[in-house]
Amino acid sequence: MIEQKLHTVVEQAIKELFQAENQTIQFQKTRKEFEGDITLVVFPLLRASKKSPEQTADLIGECLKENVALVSDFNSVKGFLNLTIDNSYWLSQFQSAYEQANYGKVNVAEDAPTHLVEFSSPNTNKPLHLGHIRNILLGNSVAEILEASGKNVKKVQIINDRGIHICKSMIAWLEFGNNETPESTGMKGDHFVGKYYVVFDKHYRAEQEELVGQGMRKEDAEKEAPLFKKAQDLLRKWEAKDKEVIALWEKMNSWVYDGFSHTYKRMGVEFDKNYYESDTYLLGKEVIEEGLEKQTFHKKDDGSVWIDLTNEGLDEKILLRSDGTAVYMTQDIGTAIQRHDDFAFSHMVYTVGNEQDYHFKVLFLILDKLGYDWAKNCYHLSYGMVDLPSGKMKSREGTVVDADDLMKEMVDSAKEIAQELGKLDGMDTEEANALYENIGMGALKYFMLKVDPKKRMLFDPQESIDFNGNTGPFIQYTHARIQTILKKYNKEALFTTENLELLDKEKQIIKILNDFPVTIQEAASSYSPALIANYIYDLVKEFNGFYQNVPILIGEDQNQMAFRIALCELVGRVSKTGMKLLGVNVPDRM
RNA sequence: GGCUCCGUAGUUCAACUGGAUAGAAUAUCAGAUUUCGGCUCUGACGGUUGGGGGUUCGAAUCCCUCCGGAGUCACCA
Repeated sequence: MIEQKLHTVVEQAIKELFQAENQTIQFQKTRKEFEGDITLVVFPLLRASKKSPEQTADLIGECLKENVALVSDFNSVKGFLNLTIDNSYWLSQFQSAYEQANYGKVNVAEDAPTHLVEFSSPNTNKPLHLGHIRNILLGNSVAEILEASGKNVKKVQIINDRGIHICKSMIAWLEFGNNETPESTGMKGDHFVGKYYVVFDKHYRAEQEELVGQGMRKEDAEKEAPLFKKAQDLLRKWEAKDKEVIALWEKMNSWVYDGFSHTYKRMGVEFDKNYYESDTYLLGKEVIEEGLEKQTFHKKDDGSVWIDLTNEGLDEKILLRSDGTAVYMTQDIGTAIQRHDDFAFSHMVYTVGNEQDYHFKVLFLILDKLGYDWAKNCYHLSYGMVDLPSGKMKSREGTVVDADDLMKEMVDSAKEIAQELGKLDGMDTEEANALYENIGMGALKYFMLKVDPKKRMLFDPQESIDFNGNTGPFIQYTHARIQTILKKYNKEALFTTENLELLDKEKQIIKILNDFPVTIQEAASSYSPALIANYIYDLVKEFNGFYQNVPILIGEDQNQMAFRIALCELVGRVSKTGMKLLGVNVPDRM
């Protein structure tokens, strides 16, 4: 807002002073150690001004101070023109923000474009793990942020419910399961099925070793092991729609979904639509025909279909096997088109790990070549692996951290810490448990989301739940303290900005509050919850400095007190909406 | 080997996408409360931004090169 205003004013000033137009006018926030609020970088203007940086800055500054009421002062340091914006501006900004119920968010209009966000997309043969947690939290948060930025958002996932992996669990259950069920064992459904996947692996490897012991080559043993053949046989029967096999498949998948739904619920995640690979794995074949007609694709002698991307610096990619069956890419093309038919989206986001960077590059390129204009609006929200202090997760070494276990661990330690601090006297058990849940999950979510999605990260459970530092609980605590102040004041904060003295700390807070709407938009356009997380942290950190040094509920001046209360309230509200965008609840008491 | 991504205080992360003396947290040390939750706040210490070269008024950011790490290159998903 103010930058736009200043932009035109500076443009005029340059025209008058140096008779130049179309100059690059670059603003940035004034760094803390300098006097001022907004800074104009004058280096790009030197060619036009034909003067030294200092002279150029001074000339423009003088001109602005004289002609623009909002610019109350200026100073220049080595080519940086620091402008001080009048307090009345900041106060009016604050007041209008304070009066908005959903400050920072943009309401979703009827005709707002639809953004599809895909995330989670699990396999149904094992429970979710730490990697899924990052995926789910990211996807869900990006969806929330997009919505807050005014987009119509639909959350979807594709469930990988068919294929050799689930057949392995099935065969293991048939052979070694003795008809036990999640109910009979008291196990969570996804863990139950995952157990049989491990059982399969164990016996399968034993069989391989035996065959190798009999003198078979290792590669052959992998294919010849009876269990493996049985699993393959099951897959063939599934594809032939064998009734018994389908029934078993449905039963085991339903156990898994049961388990997943608990995990999702605890994470606070829901989907608008689930896609199932068993429905979509044949999609995309017709499109291949189209592509062949358009000569986007070509057929080799053996009947397989390929696309040549060497002109784009990529390689050749197969789209249909010689036996006419589809590959992963084919499916993804078909599913994307299906989704566009379903939702008529303008944008689509795929939350998938960065090991598939190449795959999505190719997918989007193919969709573009096939002439789908929405292809350029598809985005691969690519994220890095999550490491642990103990090292890398490896399924083979059994160091995979289970999602449910981790969440429980987080909530348990939240409970432990909270009880140790003993500030919850008089809180009933139900409320206390809800609180531990919010703290534990908040710690986990905040820590995972504060890191740039693209980067590989290290998750340290201990550090994440620390009540100090850049953590979820620290922000929650600040919010809770604000609520007690508001409760003590216990009336509407009515204030006027006239003759209101504004402390430097207060102005700093207002400036940060003022950035909230922009930050949401930036987070949306760059698909980065980390921007929101770091923003909230900056805000509460600044607020804590104010809280520590400025008495809020003490003083003669009622108007000033009301203003400070209002300031507290808005900081509370902004941190609450901001944390909500990360999927984190902030309690009123902790 | 080809391609892609990454390398920033001891450690975990920032840096408004090319701008000022590279910032926080943590750890360590030293301080602060007649106050609204000390689960707080204020300092100090800590850096040749992996090395070298280049472009630019200006580089953690762009280009080249080397070193180190990760991913990916299946008629797997």
